[in-house]
Amino acid sequence: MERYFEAVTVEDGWRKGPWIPQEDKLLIEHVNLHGEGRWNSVSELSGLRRSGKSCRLRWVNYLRPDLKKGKITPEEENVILELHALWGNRWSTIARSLPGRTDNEIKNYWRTHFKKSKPSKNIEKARARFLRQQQQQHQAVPPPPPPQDDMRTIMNQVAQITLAQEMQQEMAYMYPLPYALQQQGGASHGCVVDGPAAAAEDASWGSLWNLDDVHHDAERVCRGCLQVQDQVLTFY
DNA sequence: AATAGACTCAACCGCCATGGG
DNA sequence: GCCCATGGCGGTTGAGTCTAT
Repeated sequence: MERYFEAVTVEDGWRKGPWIPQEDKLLIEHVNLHGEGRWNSVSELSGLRRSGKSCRLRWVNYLRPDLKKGKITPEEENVILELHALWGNRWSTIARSLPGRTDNEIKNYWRTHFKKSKPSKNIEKARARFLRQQQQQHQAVPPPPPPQDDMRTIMNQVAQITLAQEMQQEMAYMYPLPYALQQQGGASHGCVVDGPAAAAEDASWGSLWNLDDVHHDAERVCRGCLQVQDQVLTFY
């Protein structure tokens, strides 16, 4: 407990570092009284010696009553993977699709579990291209809000196909020999890498790549690709 | 039991967008 | 139109905890 009081007070008078329970209490009381927002007035009204930014962050990431505590579930992980494939590092947007989870939490989770190696430039480019195409085709439609579930699924699957094609090229470049063997060995279906059906476990590029898995899943994945292409054609 | 490395997560920083004067 | 205050967001850091050796 002593350690808590080591939180530094910087020159301009704001406390920094870990929050102590009394500070949390003050902030909660303030929000209950005045509501969220106007964070810079928290210090005047509550006597809390924290900056508005610090107060907002503490509330949003830790004190909000509707926060969901505990580990990210596999279902939530799937959503994170899907939405990250679609939107990239727009954590707050992703967080809106996961009630009770914060952007910080999702960001940390992603970093811990999937960021061991960065997605390649090619993959980023593929996603950007996909988004551009979507915008061109639906100019009247505003840029991707958190979409309806079915629309989201389809758009994500389109993205997965695009990514899969891009990743296929990249794999051929990075691992020419195993890739060629794999092509000969059974993935003669015309599509190789992960697809929508495998989005959850495979969209975590880089570190989670496993050539054995690629080979093993090829058939399942290709079926998925065909199904999705049908869906997309129907949709458009 | 000790230790090093990996992992987790709260918190801070800097940048950007927005709105009001 | 410009400036400033404020809020929001994404990136990063660092201390604490866990796990493997």
